[in-house]
Amino acid sequence: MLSAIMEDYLKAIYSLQNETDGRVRTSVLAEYIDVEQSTVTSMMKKLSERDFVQYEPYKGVELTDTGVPIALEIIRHHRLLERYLTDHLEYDWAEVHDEADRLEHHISSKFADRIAEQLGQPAVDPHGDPIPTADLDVSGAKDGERLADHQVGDSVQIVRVPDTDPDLLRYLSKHGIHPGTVVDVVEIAPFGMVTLDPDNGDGPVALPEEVARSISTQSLTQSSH
Amino acid sequence: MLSAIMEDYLKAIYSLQNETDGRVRTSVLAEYIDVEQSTVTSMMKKLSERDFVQYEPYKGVELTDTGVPIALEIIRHHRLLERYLTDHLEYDWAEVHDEADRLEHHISSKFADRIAEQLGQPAVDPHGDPIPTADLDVSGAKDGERLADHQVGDSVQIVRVPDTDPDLLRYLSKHGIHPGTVVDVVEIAPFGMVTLDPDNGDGPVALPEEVARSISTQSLTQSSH
DNA sequence: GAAAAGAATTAGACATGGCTAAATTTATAA
DNA sequence: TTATAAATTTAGCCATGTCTAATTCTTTTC
Repeated sequence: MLSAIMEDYLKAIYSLQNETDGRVRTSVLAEYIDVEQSTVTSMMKKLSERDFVQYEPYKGVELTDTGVPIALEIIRHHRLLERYLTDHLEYDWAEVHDEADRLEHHISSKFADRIAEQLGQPAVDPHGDPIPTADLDVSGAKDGERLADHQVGDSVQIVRVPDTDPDLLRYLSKHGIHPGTVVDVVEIAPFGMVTLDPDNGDGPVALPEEVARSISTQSLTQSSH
Repeated sequence: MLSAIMEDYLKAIYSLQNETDGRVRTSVLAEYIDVEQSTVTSMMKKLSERDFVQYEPYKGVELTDTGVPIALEIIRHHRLLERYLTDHLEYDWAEVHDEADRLEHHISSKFADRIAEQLGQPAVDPHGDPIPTADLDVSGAKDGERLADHQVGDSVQIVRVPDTDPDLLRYLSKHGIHPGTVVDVVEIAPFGMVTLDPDNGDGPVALPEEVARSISTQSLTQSSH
């Protein structure tokens, strides 16, 4: 029906669309998937011919109503697999991404539904990313504030961390930071460094501001902006 | 490293080599994989260039010492997945083959080892086919007598059934025949029909001789030949 | 608002894994 | 043993997904 590569493009467009709100530009997609822009252009032609995307030359691309559920299905597969690998097969959360990225294209919906059942229909994956339901509902996926948005003194709960950088994940894990961890923001240095104090007694953790911007949080005190 | 398609060729050569003992002919491989002979020829050139097979034009092909472990690894993946799908994800044994046939190329060795651990290092898959160990040992894989070799009156235990025909598997399952089932051979009709009486009280089951030849057995009485 | 810079597309090439049709080698039979 | 049949390989084409280089839009900037 659809090649694994085409599925990857649809998944990428979906993610970028949700980040940037609106049409996704060729250059952004090329960077994200790590191919040349010309490769993206020719793929967009194929995908729009088959009505998975609405593509306007020089203007960018967005998913059609046909494309969205396909992207969501792949994302569901990916996140269920990540959950399964950590919970049932004793994988470390830093190593699940690559395995899931391959398998997501090859498991059947039945396989996905069965592991969802085994896991008790989990709502999020090990990095805190919401798992679309079997009927591809993602209404619970509000993506609010970021760690970088807070002030010194705020107490916040970690909600999501990015899943693609194993080194970062190992670092966070070593310092006891996971979705659910409550941390105090103890310092925000002017040169772009945020220091946290997790409530697990492991001592303070410093993060570059760029990383702090990629971590989603939930305020526990009122001073967030 | 090696494409899923190339892996399929190596797996096919391994299986055919074990059935026919010796070089595998182009035509046989083409039939097995379901491509044209010319396609096989060109693939054999590529595989022999990379030293996975020893290929002699017009004479056939066989796996090299480099090719064998790759084939065994894929077979290990396939059979572990089949076992996993039936035992842990409630698949019917008639539907595991296709899912395993896709996934076998995409799971890592780590994934395979983890599910093997979960399953308690099983020796055979749901159809009775032996699962190579993690160090690719298949010494337990003696393939002895077939159901078609027996005489009326023999009592035999089913050891392996072919895994590729879902209809046959559903039929056997419906009549309570699995690896391990003990059956009496009650009739061998001259027009090629074998009738069995399983020890589960479900009444007699008739099988075409061709099917009976594809089922491996273990004698419980002495009259087999 | 014209020129320069930046983005995006087109043109043309390559590798993979298929196919059909033609040529060649091997096997079989008269 | 020679002609015919069968099996196999070669030649040449196609689709997919990628690349580089050249061209054509768009957007800035002066």
